[in-house]
Amino acid sequence: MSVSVATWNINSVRLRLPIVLDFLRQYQPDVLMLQEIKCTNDQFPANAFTEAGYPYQAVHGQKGYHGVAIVSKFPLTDISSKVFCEIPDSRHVSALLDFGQGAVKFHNFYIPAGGDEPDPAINPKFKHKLGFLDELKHWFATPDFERGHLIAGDFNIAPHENDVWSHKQLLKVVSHTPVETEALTALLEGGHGWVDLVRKHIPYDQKLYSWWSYRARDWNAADKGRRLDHIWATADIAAHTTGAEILRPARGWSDKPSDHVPVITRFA
DNA sequence: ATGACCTGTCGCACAGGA
Repeated sequence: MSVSVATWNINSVRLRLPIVLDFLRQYQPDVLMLQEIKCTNDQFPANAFTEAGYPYQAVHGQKGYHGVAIVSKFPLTDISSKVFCEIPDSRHVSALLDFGQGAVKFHNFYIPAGGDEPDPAINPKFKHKLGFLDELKHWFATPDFERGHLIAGDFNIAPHENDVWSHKQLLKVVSHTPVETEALTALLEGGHGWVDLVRKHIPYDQKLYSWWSYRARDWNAADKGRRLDHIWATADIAAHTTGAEILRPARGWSDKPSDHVPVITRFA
């Protein structure tokens, strides 16, 4: 049996429903985690996903902004979401997925972007981002996270110098400042430890991006990307991966693409 | 200059994204 898991910041699931359905038809992931669905639970296009073969859904939306969802070919149980920093944005949803050979807890995160100014003293959005990471660090250190978890989503941090187009030019740009990259690396390596499933298969000496700004005249030619979207797992789960892929061509799908592309991992 | 955009909202400008 082989299983694949994908994550994609879709930047409005209603606007981009046609390309999401194209992606599901073409790549057939068993689980897809979406961020920035930008709709309430009632507005989520549940029937379209059911008809596409994804009847099991965990949706945690809100009006206008943010919002996360998991759609799956396999039944989801124990669906819940957690509030971070006492700010009730829809930035997390989790569900237990039983493949018949053991259950895996899936977590879908939309970590705060952090605004423009990388200084928590003057920018409450950046303070929120650092606080969110700090709460994650404590949560992930609890005994439950020793094994059996997979986390994915838009982490809004490109941790390694080859996760951005220019390490030097982005050192003061939110998403690649040392305080952020060090916090994310501490999260990866701290607690019980996580495995970055994409970097397990695509080495750190290769430039790798999952997001390109809408502002560039030609995103492909300029290629000023960042790897903001991630899939991590506990060691017991990570041991079963067979490959990982970032779907760069999706940045050019349709005349209204998301600024993020899908990230996919495959398991034996 | 990264570089001048994209989304949803009780819209006709704004917040939030990154």
